[in-house]
Parts: sequence; structure tokens; C-alpha cells
Amino acid sequence: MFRMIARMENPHSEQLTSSMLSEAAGEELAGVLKALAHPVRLKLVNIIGTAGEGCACDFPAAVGKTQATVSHHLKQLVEAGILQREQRGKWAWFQVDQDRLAEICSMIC
Amino acid sequence: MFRMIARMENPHSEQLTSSMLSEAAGEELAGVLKALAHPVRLKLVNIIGTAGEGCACDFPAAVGKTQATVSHHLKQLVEAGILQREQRGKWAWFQVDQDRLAEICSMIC
DNA sequence: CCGTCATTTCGATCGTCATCAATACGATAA
DNA sequence: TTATCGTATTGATGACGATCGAAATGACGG
Repeated sequence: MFRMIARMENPHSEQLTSSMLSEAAGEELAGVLKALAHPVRLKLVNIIGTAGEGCACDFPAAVGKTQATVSHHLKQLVEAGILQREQRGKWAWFQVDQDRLAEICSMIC
Repeated sequence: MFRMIARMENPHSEQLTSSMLSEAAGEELAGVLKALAHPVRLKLVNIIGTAGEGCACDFPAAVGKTQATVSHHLKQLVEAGILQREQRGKWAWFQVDQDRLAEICSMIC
């Protein structure tokens, strides 16, 4: 029912409800959350995170969008630091940056 | 440097990177994150959360937006379940729903 | 070097969002 | 009830985001 989690402290000590959030930190956090706040992008993160990694070639069918649209969403996730991209031959593979997600959580809670 | 956190499990056991996220849960999470993913709304949550509570009358000056714009943002936060509204005489007071924030975190990490 | 295949970028369109002034609503005090 | 003050809603406008088809880029294999 409960579990214990060890987590690194937020290096900037900025936290949404217990310490003042700087202008810059607010903008940064808003940007990352915006990248995450879309059903298709959440689904991509979910697929990749659950499987450990994922090939871009499989995503259009998985999320029901064109390849161009998927590429657009992947770019946003990479730019937000949530996904990491790796080229393997012709194919682009993606992984979730778990530390980045943990960092986001540590700023919210 | 590290700290231990006891946390309630996500009642739906849906978690972004370790279990399949349902269509509905994805839409729901995207909606809440969208409500949070704006600099002005983050600042409102930060102000209210840090102080414990806050009066709507103080926010326009605090965030540098008109009363109408602030009211619009507050509504979104309330509808997302992040803020709770309470009428005290003429004034509207707001509090952060910490459990709701924890719930969001538990779905991300 | 070509040709092919995977992926990204471009350009256009359409819908949604942020913002504010003006107005309406709601609560209190006179 | 009426006046007043705080807050919410409306309506309009400009900015931004999602989407896709088409064209460009990049990575192989021959």
C-alpha cells in the first residue's frame, strides 16, 4: 500500500508550495509542463517509458497521427529534456529521462 | 542530500513510465498538467501554497495582470482541482490542494 | 555517387488560449 | 432597497499550437 522512495533534493531548492519560485524557474517549469500537457505526448512518454525505449517508426500507428505530427511532438519532448534521442542506422530511438521526470516532480511536490 | 518519502500508491495504479496509461487517464492527466503549465498560474499556486492561503484581491498586483485575467486563471486551477475556493464575505480565498498535487506527482514518477 | 527509406522541416489552415475592457453578478453595509 | 465593492463572465482581438501534405534532409546499401 505504501512504498519508500529515495530522491535527490531539488538542486535549486525551488518548490512550488513551500518556497518562493523565481521568475526563471517558473518559466522553465511552465515550459516543461507544457511539453508534457498533451494527450499524444503523454502517450508517447508512456509507451517509451513502459518499454524502456521505442523506435520513431512505430509511433504513428501507436498514437494514430501522421509521421510529421509525431515528429513534431517528439521534438518538443526532446527539447524539454524529457526524452533522449539516439540515431541507430536509419532509425531514431527514444528513451525517457527518468531523472528529468523526478526533477519535475520534486518541483511540484 | 537525500530524503525518504512515504507516499500513497496511485489508486488507479496508472503511472507514466512503468504501467500502461489508459486513454481516459491520459486525457485527465494532460488536462491537469495544462492547467499548471502557465507562468501566471504557477505563480498563483506558488504564492497561495507558500502562504497557506491567499485572497483574490491581492493577485492582480502580485502577478501583474488585470482582475479579469487573474479570475480566468483561478477558474482553470479550481476546475483542475489544484486550488480550492472559499467565499469569506465579499472576498474569495484560495488554498492549494496538496493531495491533488501529490496525486499528479504519483502519476508522473 | 545514386536511389531508397526514415525522419525532419516547411507552409498553410484551423482551432484554442491569453488578455483586457466592459458588463453582470453577488455580498455587504447603509 | 439601494449603493458600493469584490469577483465572475462576456465579447473581441491577437497570439500560439496542432495537424497534415509536400518538400527537404540525412543515413544507409549498392
